[in-house]
Amino acid sequence: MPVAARRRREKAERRSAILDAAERVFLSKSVRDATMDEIARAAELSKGTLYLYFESKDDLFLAIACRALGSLLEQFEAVKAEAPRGADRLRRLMRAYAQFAMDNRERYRVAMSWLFDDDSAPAQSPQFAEHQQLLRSMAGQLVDAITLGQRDGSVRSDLDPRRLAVQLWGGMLGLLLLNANVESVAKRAPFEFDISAAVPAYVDLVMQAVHEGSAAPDSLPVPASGRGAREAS
Amino acid sequence: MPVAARRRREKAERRSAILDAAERVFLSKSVRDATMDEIARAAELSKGTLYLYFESKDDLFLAIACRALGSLLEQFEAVKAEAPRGADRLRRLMRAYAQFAMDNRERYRVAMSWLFDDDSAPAQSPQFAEHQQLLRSMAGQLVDAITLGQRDGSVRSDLDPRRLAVQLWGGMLGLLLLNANVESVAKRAPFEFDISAAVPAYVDLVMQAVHEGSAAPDSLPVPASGRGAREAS
Amino acid sequence: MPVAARRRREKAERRSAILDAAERVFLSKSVRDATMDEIARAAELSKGTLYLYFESKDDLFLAIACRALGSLLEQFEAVKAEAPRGADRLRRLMRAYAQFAMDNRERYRVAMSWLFDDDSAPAQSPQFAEHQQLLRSMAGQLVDAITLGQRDGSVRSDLDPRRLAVQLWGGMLGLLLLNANVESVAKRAPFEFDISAAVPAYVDLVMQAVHEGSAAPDSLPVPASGRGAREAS
Amino acid sequence: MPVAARRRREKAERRSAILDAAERVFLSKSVRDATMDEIARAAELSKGTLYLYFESKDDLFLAIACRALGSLLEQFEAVKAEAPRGADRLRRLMRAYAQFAMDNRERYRVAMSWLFDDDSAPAQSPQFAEHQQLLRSMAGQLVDAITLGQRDGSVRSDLDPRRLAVQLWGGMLGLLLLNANVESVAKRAPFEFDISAAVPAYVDLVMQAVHEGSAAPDSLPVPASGRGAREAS
DNA sequence: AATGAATGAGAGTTCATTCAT
DNA sequence: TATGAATGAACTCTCATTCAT
Repeated sequence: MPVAARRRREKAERRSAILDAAERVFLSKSVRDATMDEIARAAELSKGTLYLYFESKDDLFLAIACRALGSLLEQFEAVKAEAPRGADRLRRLMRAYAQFAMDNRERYRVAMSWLFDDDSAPAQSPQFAEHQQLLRSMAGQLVDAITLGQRDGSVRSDLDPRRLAVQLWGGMLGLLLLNANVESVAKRAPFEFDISAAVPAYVDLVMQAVHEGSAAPDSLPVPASGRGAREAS
Repeated sequence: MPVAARRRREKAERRSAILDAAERVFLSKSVRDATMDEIARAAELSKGTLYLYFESKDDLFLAIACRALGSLLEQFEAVKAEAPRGADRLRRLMRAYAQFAMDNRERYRVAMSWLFDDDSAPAQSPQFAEHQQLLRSMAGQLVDAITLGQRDGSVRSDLDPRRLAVQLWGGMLGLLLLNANVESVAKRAPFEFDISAAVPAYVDLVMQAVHEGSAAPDSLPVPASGRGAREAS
Repeated sequence: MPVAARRRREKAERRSAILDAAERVFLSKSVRDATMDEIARAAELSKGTLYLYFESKDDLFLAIACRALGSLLEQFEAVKAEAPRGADRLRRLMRAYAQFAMDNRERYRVAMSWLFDDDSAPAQSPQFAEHQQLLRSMAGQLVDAITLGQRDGSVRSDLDPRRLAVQLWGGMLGLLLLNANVESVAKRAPFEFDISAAVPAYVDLVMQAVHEGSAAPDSLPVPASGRGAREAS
Repeated sequence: MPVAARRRREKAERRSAILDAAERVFLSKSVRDATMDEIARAAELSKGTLYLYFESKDDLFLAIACRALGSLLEQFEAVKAEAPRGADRLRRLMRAYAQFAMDNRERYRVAMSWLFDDDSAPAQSPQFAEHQQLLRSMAGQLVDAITLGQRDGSVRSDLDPRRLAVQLWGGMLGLLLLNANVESVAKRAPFEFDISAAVPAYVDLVMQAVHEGSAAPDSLPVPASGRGAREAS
């Protein structure tokens, strides 16, 4: 029945179009300030129609975050396939993450602002579960890369993988949020230069501290020598 | 004219009392969710009176952030006085910053949420300027410590001080935001362990990469030579 | 043309199925709270299809009320056939009415809520006329029974039949509404006992006052003379 | 402090004015259809102001009902003081009730429609408690009058006072609701004459059945003679 | 005949801000 | 100086109805 198929396709397309429009609106204002009216206007639809596709503003918002995380996760998977060596894979993951966040500033901002929003979303809905799963997958990738690196000798073995993953991700997060909100930030903390330029350098900076031997860049594992004691929890 | 003096003093006291009350309210809920009504109630004043002391909710909020930054800056000054050596001072600044953010989770959350809030603040008002100045001072402290370290040989000289300062601050910011919003974050990205424990370890991690003797990654592999020991706290 | 006949029959069946579904929905919530979406879902049809069979929500509702009244009227007709004597018939009509309302609490609630709903129904449509006709028939039955009773000496002749019919019906209506809405009522006016038990007793009470031999109160004191006995059910 | 007194008085007056306006609006539409916008317009106030005086639409609505019941209860008290004899007092109470409901049709309609409204009001609020208390008081008055009448021989002693009270009140309720909604009702059940005329006659009708001796009007207590067995529960 | 996506007016409620006293 | 009543624009979300397919 090609009619049903077309309907389904059109529905998916419209859903996607609404997400695009919502992103466009979120782009220019904070998520809290974006109104369903504006989103409807941006999507050239009536407000009621929005609620045909998304249960609530939160749901719509969550869908945006999921879409973004999903596409980021795809890049992570690609990196995983390409980079067998731990430290190398870890660096590439960080770069992919950074690149994504810089190429999709608004999307990233929206996805992350969600993290810090206390009220919203009563935590029940397929969307919410999907979102959680995506975040978990991404964290898992980092942890796996670190563990791998510790096994193949390219990552310092005195660090706890999960804690290190949090440190790496958290650190990136800060810079990427600054980048994603650069207009707001610049008004308040007038930096003299481009944050985006600092991000890749930051990846190098922290990766260096992570390498086994710690002085050795990607390719130069160095015999361990008691540096790490101070990292013990 | 002692009457005028008393008046001035009383005015300052009341202003301060309002800030205390507002802070109490802001800390218990997101800034957006706090209402002027609640603040007035907490301050045991009428809503109208609030506007005698502060131009707007934003202005009030900004004053709180300024007060917090001011007290952080004092600690920075203390560190500056105590630690003459660059890398050491830098590490201490980072630690002081982290400690402050962890001791004042809510305050930090509030002060930083401001950074990412787009629409608020028409960017005009003495408060705004003060806030900017405070942030600039803090950034200046970091840059100074880095420059000092580069001069005294304790910090890698291949890094641009301002860019490095952004990297260090941005990285901290991410982790500290996670820590400040840990309840919300935990709901969405269920971490298996305590973020707060990761923060001091993170300072060590990045400081290690900053020390003179560390290579610029990718481009400048450098023979390992027990750099980390120098930094033992 | 048997095709046309089948079509007609199918149409009637579907219409009836929709009414069943709608009734199910109306019974579980107030008429105002029932939505066309719910009814469509209950009928396993699309919302649009509903409008193929009924002009509007009001029309659909009216059809339900008509069906209920129709079935009540059938019972009235049966009573009429069985009970030749006026007072007896009148009592039986009242009992049949009360019994119907108590056996079909929700249906009765729905049918009567209509009476008090101001805005609905533009008063045009075959449904509306049918509904009016049904009510008129029922009222006619009461009036007829009274008139009959006055002729055969079983009902006081000093009362105007139409006015009395209104009094009897109105009185019943109040108790039956209380019974039909007992959950809501109990919340607000916590009665200490079962309204449903009061209904049959009420019929006896008023019938007693209606019998020939009862005086017109205030103006016509009449010697007592065991009237009530006659009515023993 | 006369300022505070004036403020209090003005506040009460405005509150009352809002109630008046709301009543006016409820008068022309059902409670459910009346909007806060309309009420605000009718009160010549902004919508927000309404919420300064009433927590919610329900609260406003409840306040109207309370005001009406309160004034009705006052009349009940007056009757109580004047009429010492049971049957007489009972009749007067019924008349006062009927008179009130007919003089204040809208008020009565609003107060009673509340009774049958399932959702509204989460049952917590001083208003709700007050409303319950008022209803209880009124019911108590009826029961007291009946009990008194049974003691002084003016009311049949074979009837349970509480059940009888429900019967009397429920019966009145029906007629008075018809009267209060006469416009809507007339459209649907075209009565040939004025319901309001039927109400006093109805009071007489049921009072007659209630009298001890049952044939005797107000003043003619008659020795009991086993009629009532059938009323035993 | 049947669908179901789309509509759009409007519901109740909130809240930063103003201003007469 | 301090008040608190008043504002009104916004907010999210609902739902009877229509109409192209």
